Amino acid sequence: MEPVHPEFVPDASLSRAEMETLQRDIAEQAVFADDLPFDPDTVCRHRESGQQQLDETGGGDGGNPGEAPIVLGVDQAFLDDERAVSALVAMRNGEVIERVHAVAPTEIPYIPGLLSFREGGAILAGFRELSVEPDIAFFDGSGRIHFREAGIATHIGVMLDLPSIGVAKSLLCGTPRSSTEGLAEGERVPIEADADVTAPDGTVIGHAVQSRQYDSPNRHINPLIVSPGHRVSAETAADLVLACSAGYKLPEPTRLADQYADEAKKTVGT
DNA sequence: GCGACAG
DNA sequence: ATCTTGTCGC
Repeated sequence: MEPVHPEFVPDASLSRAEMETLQRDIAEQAVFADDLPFDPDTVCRHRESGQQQLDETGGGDGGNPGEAPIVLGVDQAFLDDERAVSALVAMRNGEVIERVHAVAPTEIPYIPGLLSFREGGAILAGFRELSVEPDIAFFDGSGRIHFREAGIATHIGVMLDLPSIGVAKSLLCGTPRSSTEGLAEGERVPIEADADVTAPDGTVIGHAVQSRQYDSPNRHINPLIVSPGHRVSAETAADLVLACSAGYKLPEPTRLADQYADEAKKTVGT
């Protein structure tokens, strides 16, 4: 698929100030409320068994009528300091229906807050290779949990006008409403905007989500940090990540994209 | 100047 | 993200 908003294509040649201005413009266009082309409850409830569900009706307006929604996992790996590989894995009803990958220059180093300008090129190249129409995409990193409410999931989601969610392993900014330690599997803690975020203080910009947890004493797993990218609410984003989890910390689309990115990295060679 | 910071 | 074997604890 191609960008619906070419003016938001991440341009690594912009100055830092211009990048930040672009992010504010993107955040203005972002929709942090549910506007999905499918019913969130129809996304396959994965579950440890790895067993799939039979699809019933599965669709709202717009998307893939009569079938369960297509959930896309997107993740990047690096061949070296100047080339990124983006891997995209599309799933429906818990099964992979397409996998594509693409390589593109990174152009700029990693700078907290500007991740989409480093990895965006590879991601866009990956989307050009994709033939199916995803209903929603999971990105590695933040969405609204970002200084200017425009993390990589929001940036790419708005540019493509594709519902999106950010799935990160650690917190970029914002403040958990309560302790995120000792959560049981399935539990979540709201992450609120603070002085570091453009949203009004106290705005719920995402959640710490315990997608997996050991049942015993010493030894625990840290929660995922989930935030809305575009056209999804913070609550539904967390619901969908849990629905797509299958016994691992990362939701299946993300876990498989992660795995595929490493595989592609070795295949592409140097 | 110091701190803090997705991947 | 990436460099990497064993190892501690489910």
